[in-house]
Amino acid sequence: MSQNKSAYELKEQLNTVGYKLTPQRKAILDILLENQCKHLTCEDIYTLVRAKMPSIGIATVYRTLPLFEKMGYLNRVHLDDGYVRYEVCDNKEAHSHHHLICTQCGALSEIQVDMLEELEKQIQTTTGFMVTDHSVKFYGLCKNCQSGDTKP
Amino acid sequence: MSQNKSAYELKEQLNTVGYKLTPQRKAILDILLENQCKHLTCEDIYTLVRAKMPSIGIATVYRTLPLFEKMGYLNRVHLDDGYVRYEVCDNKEAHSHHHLICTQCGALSEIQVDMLEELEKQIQTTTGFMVTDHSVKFYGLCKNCQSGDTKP
DNA sequence: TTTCTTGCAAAGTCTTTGCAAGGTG
DNA sequence: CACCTTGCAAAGACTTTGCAAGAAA
Repeated sequence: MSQNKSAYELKEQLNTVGYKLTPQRKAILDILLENQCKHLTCEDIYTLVRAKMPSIGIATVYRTLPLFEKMGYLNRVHLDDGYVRYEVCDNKEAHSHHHLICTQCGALSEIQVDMLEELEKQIQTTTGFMVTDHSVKFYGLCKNCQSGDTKP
Repeated sequence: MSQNKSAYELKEQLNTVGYKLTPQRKAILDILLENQCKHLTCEDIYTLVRAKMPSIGIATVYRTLPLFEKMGYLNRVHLDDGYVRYEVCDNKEAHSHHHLICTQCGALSEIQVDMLEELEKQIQTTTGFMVTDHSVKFYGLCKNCQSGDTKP
Protein backbone atom coordinates (compact mmCIF):
# COMPACT_ATOMS: atom_id res chain seq x y z
CA MET A 1 0.00 0.00 0.00
CA SER A 2 2.46 2.54 1.15
CA GLN A 3 4.62 2.10 -1.85
CA ASN A 4 2.11 3.95 -3.95
CA LYS A 5 1.91 7.67 -4.15
CA SER A 6 -0.97 9.16 -2.22
CA ALA A 7 -2.69 12.43 -2.98
CA TYR A 8 -0.94 13.87 0.05
CA GLU A 9 2.46 12.88 -1.19
CA LEU A 10 1.57 14.29 -4.54
CA LYS A 11 0.61 17.60 -3.00
CA GLU A 12 3.80 17.76 -1.01
CA GLN A 13 5.92 17.01 -3.97
CA LEU A 14 4.11 19.42 -6.23
CA ASN A 15 4.40 22.21 -3.72
CA THR A 16 8.09 21.59 -3.33
CA VAL A 17 8.63 22.54 -6.91
CA GLY A 18 6.11 25.37 -6.87
CA TYR A 19 3.24 23.53 -8.50
CA LYS A 20 -0.27 23.09 -7.21
CA LEU A 21 -2.53 20.18 -6.48
CA THR A 22 -5.63 20.83 -8.51
CA PRO A 23 -8.77 18.69 -8.56
CA GLN A 24 -7.87 17.72 -12.09
CA ARG A 25 -4.47 16.45 -11.08
CA LYS A 26 -5.93 14.57 -8.18
CA ALA A 27 -8.58 13.02 -10.39
CA ILE A 28 -5.94 11.87 -12.83
CA LEU A 29 -3.88 10.41 -10.03
CA ASP A 30 -6.93 8.53 -8.75
CA ILE A 31 -7.57 7.01 -12.13
CA LEU A 32 -3.97 5.98 -12.40
CA LEU A 33 -4.00 4.34 -8.99
CA GLU A 34 -7.23 2.54 -9.78
CA ASN A 35 -5.71 1.13 -12.94
CA GLN A 36 -2.23 0.23 -11.89
CA CYS A 37 -2.13 -3.04 -13.72
CA LYS A 38 -3.26 -1.46 -16.95
CA HIS A 39 -1.19 0.52 -19.38
CA LEU A 40 -3.38 3.38 -20.40
CA THR A 41 -3.05 5.79 -23.27
CA CYS A 42 -3.72 9.49 -22.78
CA GLU A 43 -7.05 9.00 -24.45
CA ASP A 44 -7.93 6.12 -22.11
CA ILE A 45 -7.09 8.23 -19.11
CA TYR A 46 -9.05 11.15 -20.46
CA THR A 47 -12.11 8.97 -20.91
CA LEU A 48 -11.85 7.52 -17.42
CA VAL A 49 -11.26 10.86 -15.75
CA ARG A 50 -14.10 12.48 -17.62
CA ALA A 51 -16.48 9.98 -16.05
CA LYS A 52 -15.66 11.55 -12.69
CA MET A 53 -15.02 15.08 -13.87
CA PRO A 54 -16.87 15.75 -17.11
CA SER A 55 -15.53 19.26 -17.46
CA ILE A 56 -11.90 18.26 -17.72
CA GLY A 57 -10.20 18.96 -21.02
CA ILE A 58 -7.94 16.54 -22.81
CA ALA A 59 -5.19 19.14 -22.92
CA THR A 60 -5.04 18.98 -19.15
CA VAL A 61 -4.47 15.25 -19.34
CA TYR A 62 -1.80 15.72 -21.96
CA ARG A 63 -0.14 18.29 -19.73
CA THR A 64 -0.45 16.34 -16.52
CA LEU A 65 0.94 13.02 -17.66
CA PRO A 66 4.39 14.30 -18.60
CA LEU A 67 4.41 16.24 -15.34
CA PHE A 68 3.76 13.09 -13.34
CA GLU A 69 6.36 11.33 -15.38
CA LYS A 70 8.97 13.94 -14.60
CA MET A 71 8.07 13.61 -10.93
CA GLY A 72 8.68 9.90 -11.07
CA TYR A 73 5.07 8.83 -10.61
CA LEU A 74 4.72 7.33 -14.02
CA ASN A 75 6.65 5.43 -16.60
CA ARG A 76 6.09 6.12 -20.21
CA VAL A 77 5.71 2.90 -22.15
CA HIS A 78 5.82 2.38 -25.89
CA LEU A 79 4.33 -0.82 -27.16
CA ASP A 80 5.19 -0.11 -30.78
CA ASP A 81 1.54 0.38 -31.60
CA GLY A 82 1.92 4.10 -32.02
CA TYR A 83 0.39 5.06 -28.71
CA VAL A 84 2.15 6.46 -25.70
CA ARG A 85 1.04 4.64 -22.60
CA TYR A 86 1.66 5.16 -18.93
CA GLU A 87 2.02 2.85 -16.00
CA VAL A 88 2.28 3.70 -12.34
CA CYS A 89 5.87 3.68 -11.32
CA ASP A 90 6.69 1.35 -8.48
CA ASN A 91 10.18 2.04 -7.27
CA LYS A 92 10.80 -1.50 -6.22
CA GLU A 93 10.09 -2.89 -9.59
CA ALA A 94 11.94 -0.36 -11.61
CA HIS A 95 14.12 -2.03 -14.21
CA SER A 96 13.00 -5.47 -13.28
CA HIS A 97 9.71 -5.89 -15.02
CA HIS A 98 9.18 -6.50 -18.66
CA HIS A 99 6.17 -6.65 -20.87
CA LEU A 100 4.50 -9.53 -22.61
CA ILE A 101 2.50 -8.31 -25.56
CA CYS A 102 0.07 -10.58 -27.33
CA THR A 103 0.27 -9.95 -31.03
CA GLN A 104 -3.21 -11.28 -31.58
CA CYS A 105 -5.42 -9.67 -28.98
CA GLY A 106 -3.07 -6.95 -27.79
CA ALA A 107 -3.22 -8.13 -24.18
CA LEU A 108 -0.43 -6.77 -22.08
CA SER A 109 1.01 -8.39 -18.99
CA GLU A 110 4.16 -8.08 -17.01
CA ILE A 111 6.82 -10.37 -15.73
CA GLN A 112 9.08 -9.57 -12.86
CA VAL A 113 12.21 -11.45 -13.73
CA ASP A 114 15.38 -9.64 -14.46
CA MET A 115 18.57 -11.13 -15.65
CA LEU A 116 20.10 -8.26 -17.48
CA GLU A 117 22.65 -7.04 -14.97
CA GLU A 118 25.13 -9.58 -16.15
CA LEU A 119 24.65 -8.67 -19.76
CA GLU A 120 24.87 -4.98 -18.99
CA LYS A 121 28.23 -5.47 -17.36
CA GLN A 122 29.34 -7.39 -20.39
CA ILE A 123 28.22 -4.59 -22.69
CA GLN A 124 30.11 -2.04 -20.65
CA THR A 125 33.28 -4.07 -20.78
CA THR A 126 33.03 -4.91 -24.43
CA THR A 127 31.71 -1.72 -25.96
CA GLY A 128 32.36 0.96 -23.38
CA PHE A 129 28.71 1.91 -23.42
CA MET A 130 27.49 2.69 -19.91
CA VAL A 131 24.04 1.19 -19.53
CA THR A 132 21.73 3.03 -17.17
CA ASP A 133 18.37 1.67 -18.17
CA HIS A 134 16.76 -0.86 -20.41
CA SER A 135 13.49 -1.77 -22.02
CA VAL A 136 12.55 -5.32 -22.80
CA LYS A 137 9.42 -6.48 -24.55
CA PHE A 138 8.37 -9.94 -25.54
CA TYR A 139 5.88 -10.48 -28.32
CA GLY A 140 3.87 -13.63 -28.82
CA LEU A 141 0.58 -15.28 -28.06
CA CYS A 142 -1.09 -15.12 -24.70
CA LYS A 143 -2.72 -18.17 -23.16
CA ASN A 144 -6.17 -17.32 -24.45
CA CYS A 145 -5.08 -16.78 -28.00
CA GLN A 146 -3.22 -20.06 -28.08
CA SER A 147 -6.24 -22.12 -27.15
CA GLY A 148 -7.97 -21.68 -30.48
CA ASP A 149 -9.86 -18.73 -29.07
CA THR A 150 -9.43 -16.53 -32.08
CA LYS A 151 -12.15 -14.00 -31.63
CA PRO A 152 -11.52 -10.85 -33.68
CA MET B 1 27.59 -9.20 -49.33
CA SER B 2 25.17 -11.82 -50.47
CA GLN B 3 23.15 -11.62 -47.33
CA ASN B 4 21.76 -8.29 -48.42
CA LYS B 5 18.87 -7.91 -50.74
CA SER B 6 19.81 -6.78 -54.20
CA ALA B 7 17.58 -4.92 -56.61
CA TYR B 8 17.27 -8.12 -58.56
CA GLU B 9 16.09 -10.08 -55.60
CA LEU B 10 13.70 -7.29 -54.82
CA LYS B 11 12.24 -7.43 -58.30
CA GLU B 12 11.85 -11.18 -58.14
CA GLN B 13 10.14 -11.04 -54.83
CA LEU B 14 7.87 -8.20 -55.82
CA ASN B 15 6.83 -9.95 -58.99
CA THR B 16 6.04 -13.08 -57.10
CA VAL B 17 3.31 -11.31 -55.23
CA GLY B 18 2.16 -9.30 -58.21
CA TYR B 19 3.92 -6.07 -57.39
CA LYS B 20 6.28 -4.10 -59.54
CA LEU B 21 9.79 -2.80 -59.24
CA THR B 22 9.49 0.89 -59.86
CA PRO B 23 12.36 3.38 -59.98
CA GLN B 24 11.03 4.82 -56.74
CA ARG B 25 11.19 1.50 -54.97
CA LYS B 26 14.64 0.84 -56.31
CA ALA B 27 15.81 4.28 -55.19
CA ILE B 28 14.47 3.66 -51.72
CA LEU B 29 16.16 0.28 -51.58
CA ASP B 30 19.45 1.87 -52.63
CA ILE B 31 19.24 4.44 -49.88
CA LEU B 32 18.49 1.74 -47.36
CA LEU B 33 21.43 -0.36 -48.47
CA GLU B 34 23.72 2.66 -48.37
CA ASN B 35 22.68 3.37 -44.82
CA GLN B 36 22.52 -0.03 -43.28
CA CYS B 37 24.11 0.93 -40.04
CA LYS B 38 21.75 3.85 -39.54
CA HIS B 39 18.23 3.72 -38.31
CA LEU B 40 16.37 6.13 -40.50
CA THR B 41 12.97 7.68 -40.08
CA CYS B 42 10.59 7.96 -43.01
CA GLU B 43 11.47 11.61 -43.24
CA ASP B 44 15.20 10.82 -43.31
CA ILE B 45 14.68 8.35 -46.08
CA TYR B 46 12.53 10.78 -48.00
CA THR B 47 15.22 13.43 -47.80
CA LEU B 48 17.94 11.05 -48.93
CA VAL B 49 15.93 9.62 -51.78
CA ARG B 50 14.87 13.04 -52.96
CA ALA B 51 18.52 13.90 -53.51
CA LYS B 52 18.60 11.24 -56.19
CA MET B 53 15.03 11.50 -57.36
CA PRO B 54 13.67 14.97 -56.65
CA SER B 55 10.23 14.17 -57.98
CA ILE B 56 9.44 11.46 -55.49
CA GLY B 57 6.61 12.11 -53.09
CA ILE B 58 6.73 11.41 -49.40
CA ALA B 59 3.57 9.35 -49.67
CA THR B 60 5.47 6.91 -51.83
CA VAL B 61 8.06 6.54 -49.11
CA TYR B 62 5.36 6.04 -46.51
CA ARG B 63 3.79 3.40 -48.72
CA THR B 64 7.00 1.64 -49.66
CA LEU B 65 8.49 1.20 -46.23
CA PRO B 66 5.66 -0.93 -44.81
CA LEU B 67 5.76 -2.90 -48.05
CA PHE B 68 9.44 -3.66 -47.62
CA GLU B 69 8.77 -4.50 -44.03
CA LYS B 70 6.08 -7.00 -44.95
CA MET B 71 8.48 -8.55 -47.44
CA GLY B 72 11.05 -8.99 -44.73
CA TYR B 73 13.54 -6.43 -46.04
CA LEU B 74 13.17 -4.09 -43.14
CA ASN B 75 12.64 -4.06 -39.46
CA ARG B 76 10.57 -1.37 -37.91
CA VAL B 77 12.29 0.05 -34.87
CA HIS B 78 10.86 2.26 -32.15
CA LEU B 79 13.32 4.16 -30.06
CA ASP B 80 10.70 5.72 -27.85
CA ASP B 81 11.36 9.11 -29.37
CA GLY B 82 8.10 9.15 -31.24
CA TYR B 83 9.53 8.32 -34.63
CA VAL B 84 9.21 5.11 -36.54
CA ARG B 85 12.58 4.04 -37.85
CA TYR B 86 13.69 1.30 -40.18
CA GLU B 87 16.76 -0.83 -40.39
CA VAL B 88 17.79 -3.27 -43.06
CA CYS B 89 16.86 -6.74 -42.00
CA ASP B 90 19.67 -9.22 -41.98
CA ASN B 91 18.25 -12.68 -41.58
CA LYS B 92 21.21 -13.97 -39.71
CA GLU B 93 20.95 -11.35 -37.07
CA ALA B 94 17.23 -11.44 -36.61
CA HIS B 95 16.30 -11.58 -32.95
CA SER B 96 19.86 -11.47 -31.83
CA HIS B 97 20.76 -7.82 -32.01
CA HIS B 98 19.76 -5.17 -29.57
CA HIS B 99 20.11 -1.44 -29.51
CA LEU B 100 22.26 0.80 -27.39
CA ILE B 101 20.77 4.26 -27.23
CA CYS B 102 22.77 7.14 -25.80
CA THR B 103 20.48 9.32 -23.76
CA GLN B 104 22.75 12.30 -24.20
CA CYS B 105 23.61 12.50 -27.89
CA GLY B 106 21.04 10.05 -29.23
CA ALA B 107 23.69 7.87 -30.83
CA LEU B 108 22.44 4.45 -31.71
CA SER B 109 24.50 1.33 -31.98
CA GLU B 110 23.87 -2.36 -31.96
CA ILE B 111 25.13 -5.36 -30.12
CA GLN B 112 24.89 -8.87 -31.38
CA VAL B 113 24.62 -10.87 -28.22
CA ASP B 114 21.55 -12.80 -27.44
CA MET B 115 20.78 -14.66 -24.32
CA LEU B 116 17.05 -14.56 -24.24
CA GLU B 117 16.16 -18.03 -25.43
CA GLU B 118 16.54 -19.36 -21.95
CA LEU B 119 14.38 -16.67 -20.45
CA GLU B 120 11.76 -17.12 -23.13
CA LYS B 121 11.45 -20.78 -22.31
CA GLN B 122 11.09 -19.86 -18.68
CA ILE B 123 8.32 -17.39 -19.50
CA GLN B 124 6.49 -19.98 -21.48
CA THR B 125 6.66 -22.49 -18.67
CA THR B 126 5.74 -20.05 -15.97
CA THR B 127 3.10 -17.90 -17.59
CA GLY B 128 1.93 -19.89 -20.59
CA PHE B 129 2.73 -16.97 -22.86
CA MET B 130 4.24 -18.17 -26.11
CA VAL B 131 7.05 -15.81 -27.00
CA THR B 132 7.68 -15.39 -30.71
CA ASP B 133 9.73 -12.22 -30.78
CA HIS B 134 11.35 -9.70 -28.53
CA SER B 135 12.68 -6.20 -28.45
CA VAL B 136 15.50 -5.15 -26.18
CA LYS B 137 16.91 -1.68 -25.82
CA PHE B 138 19.60 -0.42 -23.51
CA TYR B 139 19.79 3.22 -22.57
CA GLY B 140 22.86 4.92 -21.21
CA LEU B 141 25.89 6.93 -22.18
CA CYS B 142 28.02 6.15 -25.17
CA LYS B 143 31.79 6.29 -24.99
CA ASN B 144 32.00 9.83 -26.30
CA CYS B 145 29.48 11.24 -23.89
CA GLN B 146 31.22 9.65 -20.93
CA SER B 147 34.51 11.35 -21.62
CA GLY B 148 33.31 14.78 -20.59
CA ASP B 149 32.48 15.52 -24.19
CA THR B 150 29.17 17.17 -23.48
CA LYS B 151 28.58 19.17 -26.58
CA PRO B 152 24.91 20.09 -26.96
C1' DT C 1 -2.68 38.83 -4.65
C1' DT C 2 0.49 36.42 -7.34
C1' DT C 3 1.47 32.69 -9.94
C1' DC C 4 0.15 28.47 -11.64
C1' DT C 5 -3.72 25.94 -14.22
C1' DT C 6 -7.49 25.14 -16.92
C1' DG C 7 -10.58 24.52 -21.06
C1' DC C 8 -11.19 25.67 -25.55
C1' DA C 9 -9.80 25.95 -29.99
C1' DA C 10 -6.30 26.48 -33.24
C1' DA C 11 -2.08 24.84 -34.77
C1' DG C 12 1.51 21.21 -35.23
C1' DT C 13 3.46 16.61 -36.41
C1' DC C 14 3.63 12.54 -38.46
C1' DT C 15 1.10 9.38 -41.32
C1' DT C 16 -2.62 7.74 -44.33
C1' DT C 17 -5.86 8.02 -48.07
C1' DG C 18 -8.47 9.37 -52.50
C1' DC C 19 -7.87 10.13 -57.09
C1' DA C 20 -6.58 10.85 -61.71
C1' DA C 21 -2.38 10.48 -64.41
C1' DG C 22 1.35 7.53 -65.51
C1' DG C 23 4.27 3.36 -65.61
C1' DT C 24 5.27 -1.72 -65.46
C1' DG C 25 4.77 -6.47 -66.86
C1' DC D 1 -3.82 -3.69 -72.30
C1' DA D 2 -4.81 -4.43 -67.38
C1' DC D 3 -3.47 -3.49 -63.13
C1' DC D 4 -0.25 -1.58 -60.03
C1' DT D 5 1.97 2.95 -58.58
C1' DT D 6 2.75 7.57 -58.22
C1' DG D 7 2.40 12.54 -56.73
C1' DC D 8 -0.45 15.77 -54.97
C1' DA D 9 -3.38 17.43 -51.78
C1' DA D 10 -6.74 16.64 -48.44
C1' DA D 11 -7.84 14.18 -44.49
C1' DG D 12 -6.70 11.72 -40.14
C1' DA D 13 -4.87 10.72 -35.67
C1' DC D 14 -2.45 12.12 -31.85
C1' DT D 15 -0.31 15.84 -29.34
C1' DT D 16 1.03 20.60 -28.28
C1' DT D 17 0.31 25.47 -27.73
C1' DG D 18 -1.80 30.29 -27.09
C1' DC D 19 -4.78 32.73 -24.37
C1' DA D 20 -8.00 34.69 -21.26
C1' DA D 21 -10.65 33.18 -17.29
C1' DG D 22 -10.28 30.82 -12.99
C1' DA D 23 -8.21 28.55 -8.91
C1' DA D 24 -4.60 27.40 -5.45
C1' DA D 25 -1.22 28.94 -2.04
